[in-house]
Amino acid sequence: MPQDKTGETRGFSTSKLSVLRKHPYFVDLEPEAFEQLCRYAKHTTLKRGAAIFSKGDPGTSLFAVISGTVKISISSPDGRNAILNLIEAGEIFGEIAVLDSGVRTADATANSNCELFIIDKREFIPFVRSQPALAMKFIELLCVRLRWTSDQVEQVILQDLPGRVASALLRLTEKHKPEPQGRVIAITQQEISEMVGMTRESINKQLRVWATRGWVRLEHGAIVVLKPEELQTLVDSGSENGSE
Amino acid sequence: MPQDKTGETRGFSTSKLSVLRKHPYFVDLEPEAFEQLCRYAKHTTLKRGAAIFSKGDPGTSLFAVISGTVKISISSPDGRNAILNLIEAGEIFGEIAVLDSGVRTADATANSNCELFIIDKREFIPFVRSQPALAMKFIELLCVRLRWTSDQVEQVILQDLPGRVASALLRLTEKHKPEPQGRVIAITQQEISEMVGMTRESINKQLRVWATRGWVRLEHGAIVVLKPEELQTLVDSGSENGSE
DNA sequence: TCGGGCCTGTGAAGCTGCTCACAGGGTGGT
DNA sequence: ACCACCCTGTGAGCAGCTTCACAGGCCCGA
Repeated sequence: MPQDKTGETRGFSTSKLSVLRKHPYFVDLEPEAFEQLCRYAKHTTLKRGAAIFSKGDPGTSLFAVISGTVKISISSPDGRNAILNLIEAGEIFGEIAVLDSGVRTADATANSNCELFIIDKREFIPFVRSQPALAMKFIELLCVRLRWTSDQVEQVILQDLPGRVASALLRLTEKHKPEPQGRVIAITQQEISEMVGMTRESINKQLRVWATRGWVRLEHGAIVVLKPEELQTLVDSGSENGSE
Repeated sequence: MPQDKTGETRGFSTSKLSVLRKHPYFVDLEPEAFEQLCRYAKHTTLKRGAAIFSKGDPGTSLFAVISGTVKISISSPDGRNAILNLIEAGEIFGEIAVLDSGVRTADATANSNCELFIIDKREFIPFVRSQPALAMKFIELLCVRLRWTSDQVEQVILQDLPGRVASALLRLTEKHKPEPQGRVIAITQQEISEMVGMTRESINKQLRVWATRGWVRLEHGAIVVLKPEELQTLVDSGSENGSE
């Protein structure tokens, strides 16, 4: 069977589809099943800052990121923001509300210009039921999410500022494939502060300390982790002060 | 078909099984499927404090609580503890490592004397694959867990002490069915402190303030929530001080 | 029925991280 | 090529929460 011939499904280019096709969630899905899934999909382009859905909305669609980054976040009435996750090309988001028919648990926003696939729940749910292998894939996806999220709870409850920032950076480097010579994370200090629940100013001061030690290098809108091992020891030592 | 005749499956009493049978995860499962599941199950009794599994263990079994409470927690090297969840009679736990073949993400401990069902992964996984309806149930279960956990992240990142304690109490009252005349939560202040990541002393002081206002009543090893609406307003108002 | 351990209650002192108030530099859009 | 706007960098003062140090009460097991 022609594995590469995902062909023209609604006119999407093969290259765009291949981003998804290569992803763990789909890589061992039957080619014809994948094709059918793509036939259900609609395509959109979004500008940075555009809202995709908001907390409390009914969940009518599942999304896949073709290019760009999507921010999953929550905001409190007094204006504080918490970033729960950053979804990158090849990843899926918005699955919870679709799978359990509840409302959205968070806001989704385009964190850069984005291309997305949108799959309607009414077409998707029957499809999952008809494809037990796909159901198992989504079970795996949910498990990944749970591990990510309970990691977050663990760090936020148990660690102090240095520990939280260190583990956030390490978690981010893990997502970006192991590039040699320092892992570059494209993220602002503001975003880090919203991921760990502390102020930008405090994050900045901590990062500067590490920069002078050569553990990280700070760039505009990015952080290069040079010594992940050192950060790891901070995380491992609980909140005992290994920082100052 | 005889719905109640779950009969003698390995000699378990019907009353014990019925705790599980009535639970949402199983209530609309085919009776014969449920029977088969029970045939796979082993039974155990544990004393308060007994370890069930530890973070990092390979996940070989799924558990169901027949009676008692199980604590899901994580501890840091410096002795601090974080409680992620309290599992009560009729609920399931330990599903993540079983479903995705990873290691345990947290420790499980008997928080009181407990009776448990244990289902071995090698028997369980093929069973899930053979029962698409059960797979969908587990997808729902994982979604519930995700909502619970990301709620926890949200509260811990966005709220200050009063807000965190309030939302923890509200989350706990939701689990205990809506009993009229105040919802009794069987939990110690120490446990609350480990759920929200603040010290017992601080929790105690906050609870006393609420007690004098008549929002809660404090008992030995329990808290009665008298005015959930008032606690809710605290949560809704972000961390703007509605407390003092 | 007694003792020990866990649970609650409370105050004083200290520190971590926040608030507020700036300044400079990169960058994208027009 | 300019000019916002966002991102980074930094210090002084303050607040909330922790730490530490107790005391008393309840409950369970020997």
